[in-house]
Amino acid sequence: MAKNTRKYWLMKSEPDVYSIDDLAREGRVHWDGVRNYQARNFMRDQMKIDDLVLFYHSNAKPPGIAGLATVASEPYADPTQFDPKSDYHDPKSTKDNPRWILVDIAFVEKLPALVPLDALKADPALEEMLVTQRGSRLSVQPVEHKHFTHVLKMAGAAPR
DNA sequence: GCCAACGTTGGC
DNA sequence: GCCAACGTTGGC
Repeated sequence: MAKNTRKYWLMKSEPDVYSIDDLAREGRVHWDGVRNYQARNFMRDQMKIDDLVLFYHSNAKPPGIAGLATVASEPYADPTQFDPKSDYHDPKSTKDNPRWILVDIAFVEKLPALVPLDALKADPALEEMLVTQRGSRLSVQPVEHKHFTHVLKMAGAAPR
């Protein structure tokens, strides 16, 4: 049997801009606008189709994990970097050597209850989870499997 | 709205 | 290559 190489991630979105409900309605989205090299490298080098994603609401009241998604495409060049009218335009990027990479994300489920950041921080089992670390700004981050399953349990969601 | 944390830019 | 200045993120 093939080894399960699925990875787990957390991706942040401001719900005022794009929420889990938006993803539920649209089903699938180009995760454009990532302009941080570390986040890009995760998408470019490590994400695989069917990896599971914790969909995190940042700058929200309260902030927390709102849903589940999957990686739905191979990584490819973020088209907004070539669009002069886009907020994400990057004049230094070229089509021959695109600087910014994205993947598509597909909706899986909205969690039965949002798991607030407070609760993540208060749980000793998640002490080492990146999102609970002070000053953690990374918008695309890897999640350990044990943390992933623990969060699902906290949310009252079915195990994956 | 504040501000700590942290990433990027650019002068030297 | 250093680092000060500046910009952004994101919790509070």
